[in-house]
Amino acid sequence: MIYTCYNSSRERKMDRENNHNFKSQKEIYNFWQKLKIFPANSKTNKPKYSILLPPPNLTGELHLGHAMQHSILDAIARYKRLQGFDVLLLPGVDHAGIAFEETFDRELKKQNLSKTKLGMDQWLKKAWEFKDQIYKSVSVSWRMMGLCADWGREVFTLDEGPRQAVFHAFKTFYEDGFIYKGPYIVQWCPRCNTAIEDVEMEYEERKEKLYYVKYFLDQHPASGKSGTEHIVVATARTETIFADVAIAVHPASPFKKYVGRTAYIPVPLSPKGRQDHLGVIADERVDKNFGTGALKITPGHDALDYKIGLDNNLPIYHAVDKSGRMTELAGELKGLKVEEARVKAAELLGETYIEKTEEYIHSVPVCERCKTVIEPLISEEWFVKMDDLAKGAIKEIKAGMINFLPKNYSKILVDWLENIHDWCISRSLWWGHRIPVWYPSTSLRTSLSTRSARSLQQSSGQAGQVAGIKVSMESPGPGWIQDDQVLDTWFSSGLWPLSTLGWPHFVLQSRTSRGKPSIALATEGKPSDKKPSLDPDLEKYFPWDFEISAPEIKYLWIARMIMLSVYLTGQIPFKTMFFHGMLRDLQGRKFSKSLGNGIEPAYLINTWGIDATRMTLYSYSVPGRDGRVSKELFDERSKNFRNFATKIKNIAKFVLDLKPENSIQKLEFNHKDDRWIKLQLEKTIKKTTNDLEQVNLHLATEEIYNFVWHEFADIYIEKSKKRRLEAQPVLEYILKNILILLHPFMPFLTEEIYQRFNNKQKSILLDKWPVLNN
RNA sequence: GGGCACUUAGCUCAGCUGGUUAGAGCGACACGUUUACACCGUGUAGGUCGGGGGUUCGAAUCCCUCAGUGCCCACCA
Repeated sequence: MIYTCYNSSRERKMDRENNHNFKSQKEIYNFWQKLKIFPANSKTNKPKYSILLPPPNLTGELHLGHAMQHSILDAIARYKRLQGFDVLLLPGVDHAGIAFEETFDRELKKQNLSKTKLGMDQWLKKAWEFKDQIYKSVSVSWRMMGLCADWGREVFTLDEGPRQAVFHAFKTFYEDGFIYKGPYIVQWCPRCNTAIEDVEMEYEERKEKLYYVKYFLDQHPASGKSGTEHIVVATARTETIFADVAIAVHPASPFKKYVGRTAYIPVPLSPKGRQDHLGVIADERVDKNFGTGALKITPGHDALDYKIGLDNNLPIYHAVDKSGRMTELAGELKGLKVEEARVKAAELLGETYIEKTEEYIHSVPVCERCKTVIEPLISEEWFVKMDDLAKGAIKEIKAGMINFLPKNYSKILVDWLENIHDWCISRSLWWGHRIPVWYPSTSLRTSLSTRSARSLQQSSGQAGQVAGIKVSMESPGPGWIQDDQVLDTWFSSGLWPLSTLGWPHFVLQSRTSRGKPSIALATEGKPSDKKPSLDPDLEKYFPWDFEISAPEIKYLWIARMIMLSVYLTGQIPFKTMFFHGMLRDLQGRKFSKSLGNGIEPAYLINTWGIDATRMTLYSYSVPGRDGRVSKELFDERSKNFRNFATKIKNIAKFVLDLKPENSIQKLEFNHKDDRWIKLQLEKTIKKTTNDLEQVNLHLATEEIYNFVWHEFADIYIEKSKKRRLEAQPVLEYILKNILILLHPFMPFLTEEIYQRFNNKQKSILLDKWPVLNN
């Protein structure tokens, strides 16, 4: 029971009106569901319009960005339905590998549980339960937003359909020689305990110390008679000195004269570890302006060093392991964390070896998810060669096959594609698509050692098929062991436009099987031809007409979808690609849980109603432009649109409820006011339609708002009071058109009022978008 | 270092394929309870459209330049 305190009888009246005379949103949503107007119908001869919902990550409730994205998609879908298209708005969710594990592990910690305590089987069981729990809240939010999606075709990225698609794509790339496995330098997150990609990192400015370390030549420090000749190297990472394998100097550096001589590692090494002498080499890739123009080469912990090491056939050592702690190589520092070891190593060096120390501000790469400092190291991972895939995508984009909104994203994507690196697709996680590769023995599965980079490159670095392994969804037989890594989430997300339509050869399952990976329908995965088709029933929806995304995942997701689709099907995945802006706080920061600056969509919906909240979101949906918002600003705007909703209710009350008796008149536009409002309506229809076609929803909503409030209500209705009986048909005509124009944006309110026009229980969604004859 | 945006009323932002007195919401101020609506109406104040230069009959809109802000990419020993 809720007790409300009213300040006046008027407020009480208002409240009654809002809560009782108007149907609940749930009632209206169920009405739509009952009429079955959301599902697409591939059998009709209507033209199709397909919209793909970007699957939200299953990491928690939907945030404001999702709300905006989904409101935009829903408006487009409803608009196209009104225009008579057979609309497919396909929803789904993403398993979001790293992000999900991060969230789930935090949840487990609360219960004093962990991956190691549970073991893989138990962990996965609980993970699926957790997934269901999150999914429920997402599912409720979608309906609360009014999303008119085809729920019967909903897909989860770990469903059987995507599983088939992932396998087929992997197999195709493998057979075409694009997939290779090998130990390479990768960006490693010690906290997530997996390799990640460059695009999954961000940089943080840090103030650290830059040490100028002396590497003495020829004279072994242990002999006690260190000479004076030395090379000074500036480094911020003293702890990696244990894994140094050479000193490289720029050819123009004063240290050039020492090339060919031998330097010594200036810290005590573990006795059984490794040799302590270093070659001095020349290399142009060393920045002669940084520090002293000399660089210590640590191929195990730096990408540039790795390349230089490769070219000079240098060995690789690891001073830091995958958990971010020092290895045996570091002797007494073994087991220390990197930051501690850095200080300790500097102490070990002491004044003898440190010439000077400088304060130094630089950007440190951190994991986008958990903000842990990234440790570049060598790990055995799977990669996809990207050159050919990128070329295909570039060709389509340059030919203008995809309509990017705003259009400059076309160039941004091409620039990235033209400088693409190979894609590390393996992740050391449990939540995801297991890599469909099988080994006859465990020894083949793990083969990393401290062999030289070159020999590694030669043994397993070639793209193409590796002897002895099998690519298969299911075990090839007893004794075979599956690769223990999973695929990068974006590998399955990249296939989203295909897997959602049943590619490669697979009829989509009904929702009942959602949530559990089924095995029954798995085939050997051997399609007859190279370019397998989509589900014949659903094929007509491909390519998708409309896709939407936040700009921040343009490379991770959008570029991948284009590359994979073009290569695997020969077609672009979508015709229009819309990038909305990012909602930020007043300081321009992204919304995030850790900053606590988020605004809950549920709060806005509860306070101002879904229709008003949607209108507010449209006002911020300027293509590609960020919006700065705060709770106060959002409230302010939403309040305005809530008032707008009330205004429309009152207009409806005036036009329909207070209809004069004997008002059955013919619709005629004889009076000059009638002709004027008709003209204004036509202008509004024209502009709104145009704005919708350009996906300028902020303009479309503003256009209707002005017409409704400042032309229809303020002017026409006021004037009509003098000639009410005569004007009644025009009032009704204008109102009905307003409802249709507004329906894509304020679906609940417009449906509710529309119902009062007739008793036939026809949904407004089945009406027609107004078309101008001239 | 490379690229892309943005800078318009007190605040948040539209408008920008050049063309009537530059708009909205909120905020401020003054009136008003005239039965659709006070979650309202009527009206007022508030802008040399970041600075400078140019093209043009005409520039918030196109070009150049300077300054500031933000974002993306690369690098960061």
